[in-house]
Formats: sequence, C-alpha cells, structure tokens
Amino acid sequence: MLPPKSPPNTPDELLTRCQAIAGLTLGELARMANVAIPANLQRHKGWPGMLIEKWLGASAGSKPQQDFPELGIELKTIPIDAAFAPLETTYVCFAPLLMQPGITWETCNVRNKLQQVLWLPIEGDRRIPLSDRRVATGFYWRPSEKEDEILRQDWEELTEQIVTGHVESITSKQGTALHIRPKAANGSVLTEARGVEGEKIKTRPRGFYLRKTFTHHILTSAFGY
DNA sequence: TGATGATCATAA
DNA sequence: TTATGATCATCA
Repeated sequence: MLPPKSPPNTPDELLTRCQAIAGLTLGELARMANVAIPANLQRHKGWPGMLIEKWLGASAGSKPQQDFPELGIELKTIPIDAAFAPLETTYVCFAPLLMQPGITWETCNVRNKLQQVLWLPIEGDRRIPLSDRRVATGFYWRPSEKEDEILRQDWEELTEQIVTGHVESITSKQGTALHIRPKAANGSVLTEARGVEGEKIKTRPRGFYLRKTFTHHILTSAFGY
C-alpha cells in the first residue's frame, strides 16, 4: 500500500482512504510512505498530523483554509487514551487580533473550519512507542444546533474582549467549549492588537482551541457510548 | 494530575 | 511573519 498522489474527489472517497489505514500503526504508515520516524514527539509535535495528511491526500502547505478545500472538509487527528478520551486540546486556528468590523460568528474562521470535520483518533499514550500507536477509524462530524450555539457563545465572548482592547485579560479558563491560548514559536513572538483606547499594542499571538471536554463529547456521541 | 501557558518543526 | 501540524512541561 502506498499513499495517494492526488486529493480525494468526494467525501466518500476520503472516508474510504481513512478506512484503509484504520487499525494500522504510525510505524507501518511511516514505513510504507518512506517517512522517517522520530524517537518521540518533543521536537516533532505535528508529525502524526502530517503523516495522516499524506495518507489521505491533503494538499500540502499551510493555508488558513480547510485541508480539503474542494470538499469543504477539515482534517483533525486527535490523540486518545485507552478509553477513547482526548489527551490534548485541539487547535482550530489563529485568533485574529485586529478584526475588521462586520465579522460575525457566521462568517468567522472558527466556524468555517468546524463546519465539517473529519476526526481521526490516534493512540496517544506516551507509554506507547510512537511507531506502535494505532490509528482508529475516522468519522465525519458537523456541529449540531446545540453545539454550534455553545461555540458561538464562547466565540462572541472572546471576540468581544479582543475588539474592546482587552485581549491581555483573556484567560484560557474562559469558554466552555472554545478557549484562547498563546500560539507561537516562543514567548518572545509578538503581534499587533488593539488596546482599550483603540491604539495598537504588541502582544503574544493567540489561537482558538477546543477543550478536551468538548472533543470528548464529540467522540462519545460518534461511537455511541 | 490535569489544565494553562509555552514551545517545536516546517512552509511560503 | 503568519500559517500549518500539534504536544510539551510546569505549576496550582
């Protein structure tokens, strides 16, 4: 088996590719794709995600859009424990700190990305050697009305704080499903934002993340526990 | 022990 | 520089 050379043409084809790698280990997938396996993820944090992208035929490169733009589908691998519970929060996208007026929940990047997600759980217990971790069965998810409402409330609260110049007082403790945390190479990276007087200030870049409780709920619903 | 805040690699 | 892929690791 070899990785596909072109993007899938339909959601069904993408799901079929997913099912073809379900149950295999990261080591097997890396070997077949001729990809080097790092000893651990300390210096290769995005490695599982990149490997899976290759196997599903996602277009390479970083774009602020979905992984499969023509299908409108976003791919998210998620590390899980033996009980299928998420081990990490899920990064969604950067939080725009200099927002153009007129951006609403309906038109924001968070909602755009989460419209249709292909979740692919992967064993993430650090006691399991990286190459022995198995890939689970991927599944599609789109937010229910209730889920969309929860996300909207979090997004609006956080966005309001950014727009009114209070980005510095945002804590990752805010938000029931969606929260904001720093997202940068290190603490010295700065970007522009608005202060309370509307002036430009420098602050650390932030990203939107999904809480583990929320993704756990998604996994639970999908597998019918 | 888990969540928060910090960090790592890479591409364009 | 900002985006992608995320996980690490410290501290409450």
